[in-house]
Amino acid sequence: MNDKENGAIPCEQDDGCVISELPDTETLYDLAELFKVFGDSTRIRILAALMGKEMCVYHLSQELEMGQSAISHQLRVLRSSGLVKATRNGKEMVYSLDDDHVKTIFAQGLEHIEHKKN
Amino acid sequence: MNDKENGAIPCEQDDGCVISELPDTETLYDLAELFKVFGDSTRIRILAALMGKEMCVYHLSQELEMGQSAISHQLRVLRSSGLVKATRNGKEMVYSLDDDHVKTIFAQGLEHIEHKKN
DNA sequence: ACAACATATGAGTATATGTTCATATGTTCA
DNA sequence: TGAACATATGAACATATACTCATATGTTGT
Repeated sequence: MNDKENGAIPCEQDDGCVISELPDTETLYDLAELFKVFGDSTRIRILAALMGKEMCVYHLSQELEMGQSAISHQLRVLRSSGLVKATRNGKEMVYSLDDDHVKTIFAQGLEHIEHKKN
Repeated sequence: MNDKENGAIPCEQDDGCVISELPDTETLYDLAELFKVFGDSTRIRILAALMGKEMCVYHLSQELEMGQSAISHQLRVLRSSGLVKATRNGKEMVYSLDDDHVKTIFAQGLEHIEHKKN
């Protein structure tokens, strides 16, 4: 029972398998890194707020009832992950979603939650 | 500039919007909690391993080259999130994915990463 | 250039979290 | 029942991380 089958891991599911090939370890680390960004309530709330409209830092900190600095710090994380982009409008920095996948990932997460409630 | 528009936040996107209605704050906390589970490399690797086949704890710890205890601890997290289920087979506990959303969320994350590489 | 405003950033701190070690629980077979 | 195996669990420790405070950077209008 000590056979070590490392290396390529074939996906054995034929139908309904969304992933044709299982990702290598390095990619999995990147994936974890990405989901870690989604895994914070402040950042999730920022993303949700930006889902409806683009917003500046000040309005975000108002809507989430948090300090400007905290929001700014988290926006930096979101930005460096490519989930959010910023454009300057005078003194303001206007943030908006930078990837349609954000919405899809969001939706799937919600479906999971709803699914588990029943 | 001190108007506080709390409460329901309508989604203003008409087309291509996967989320018909923006979730309330409580749901957003649940969402963050869910993604937090995905946001760890060990757990992601476990999920990836289970994507091809169901596996027992021992084999998982071999494939990930980690201690049995660490794997077991993380399996508990995955289990309590409803991402993974376990059935007993003799002395072994056999783990498998408990939700198709896992694959979809995975796939979306991968697409985001691929998209950002270009 | 200066004042007022908006955002970004670094240091410090408190908390959360993942791994290890030791041990408990549970199962099989003789 | 007892030994061997497989997994689960609790405590302890080290690391990661989110917020706050103070301050720097950047922009606009006078």
